[in-house]
Amino acid sequence: MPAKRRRAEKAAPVKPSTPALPEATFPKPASSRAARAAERRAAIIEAALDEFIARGYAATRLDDVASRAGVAKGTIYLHFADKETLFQELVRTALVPLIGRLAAPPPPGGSVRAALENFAQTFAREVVSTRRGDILRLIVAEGARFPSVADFYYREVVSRGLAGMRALLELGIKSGEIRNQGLAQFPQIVVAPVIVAVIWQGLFARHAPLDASEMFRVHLDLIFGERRTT
Amino acid sequence: MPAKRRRAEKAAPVKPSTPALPEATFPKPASSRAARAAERRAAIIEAALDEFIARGYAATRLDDVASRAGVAKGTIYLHFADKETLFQELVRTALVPLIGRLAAPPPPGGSVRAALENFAQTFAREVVSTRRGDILRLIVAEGARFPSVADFYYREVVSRGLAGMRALLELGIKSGEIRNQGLAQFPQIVVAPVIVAVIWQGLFARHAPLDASEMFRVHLDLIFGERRTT
DNA sequence: TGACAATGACTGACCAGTCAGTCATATTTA
DNA sequence: TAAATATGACTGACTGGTCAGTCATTGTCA
Repeated sequence: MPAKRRRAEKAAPVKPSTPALPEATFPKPASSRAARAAERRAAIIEAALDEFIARGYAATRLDDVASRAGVAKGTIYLHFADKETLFQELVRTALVPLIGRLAAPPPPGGSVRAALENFAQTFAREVVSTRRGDILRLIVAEGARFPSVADFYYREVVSRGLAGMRALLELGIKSGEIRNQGLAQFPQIVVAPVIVAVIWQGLFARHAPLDASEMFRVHLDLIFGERRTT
Repeated sequence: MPAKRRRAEKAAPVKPSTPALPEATFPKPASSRAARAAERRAAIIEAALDEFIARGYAATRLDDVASRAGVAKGTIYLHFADKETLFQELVRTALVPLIGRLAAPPPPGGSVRAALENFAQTFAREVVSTRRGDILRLIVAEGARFPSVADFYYREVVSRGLAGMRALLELGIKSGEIRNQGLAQFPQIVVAPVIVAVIWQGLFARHAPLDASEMFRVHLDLIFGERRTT
């Protein structure tokens, strides 16, 4: 028996997320060189993200990334020093929009519960079961092996997000909306069901679908006291 | 620049968990052949677990597993069909003791809170920051790529654990200890901080140590109402 | 036309899986 | 019981496919 292929699916298609960029059809009118270079870089990152999510870091082949991005392998090396750098920059890039949001919305004046409810539903809609959830899973899966990625994620996302959450919780405690004094010390508790929902989606959704939105609601009931009709 | 080594650490030591089995020094008096074979199989699984935890599935070399187990590579193939089978059987083996525990302790008669407190502290002590936590992280990291592993874990651990937790919660609701009716529908909420603690330990412990035990306590206060001195 | 971007064939390290041969142990025979 | 023979667990050098990274060549702008 000849050597078996090295991974379960040799090159299973991997759902394409972006339909190969419409303008890839006639690449001429794309503005300047610099602009086209940026486009290619973006295409590579996009393709690499899909592959890394589907196969994990070690099992991802740059040949596949290249062909998915519609680019030759050498081109990848014009934009990134090596596979590891590509991975790191990709995570950074993927997190930038998320980081923007984190600093943004302090409670506008409404109740803390309303703010958290908004937060939870936004998560249920835009993270669990979406590309953003995939990215989170990717970081959880590979973070331990890429300290720089874990560092970055902690610094730019986790610590900021938790700080914001803590501020919100302290507000709720001060105003009397939240009973439990200790909660401000562990904002992780508030976020935990979100993390679990994301992981569940990745591992067990096929066995037992989880209504994340409803779970978040129950959890908020736990934090703020009895149910109320939203 | 010559080809870079394929992974960050070529063969970084990886802390040995078992001190190379004392009897490996003079292998003679080991009982029967069958017994020695079983020992070797166990040694391979042990070594493979360490390597898979440290490097992930794809980046683990069976050569390393073999030398860590004190065995030739071919020997691995006498016990396991291939790398993937080794991985799957290893996860199964690692989970067996955990599965045993799950069925075991229904509330003896004490309060539901006491049962959950016991559960939480047991977890804080024996899972977060231990080999068991590593295994959980391994499953989270690789599960998506190994449906059979995710299936097994769901069937044998998750669904049973959650069922037990649900029963406990229903007991608490019936007795009045737990206010929130919806909790029984989402036992995941109760377990969520445990999962988060395990992941945190793997990714961020060096940046910001997390007092899992205390976090669990706060969370239980949330579920049962105000604090009480344990 | 000159400079820069892109290509993809190529290299060499790497590693899963194989297999002919060894030897400790078990079994049979004298 | 002791020698002779059979067994099969174990070994590790080897094979062949794989893939990160390179670079001479080709294409394309300004």
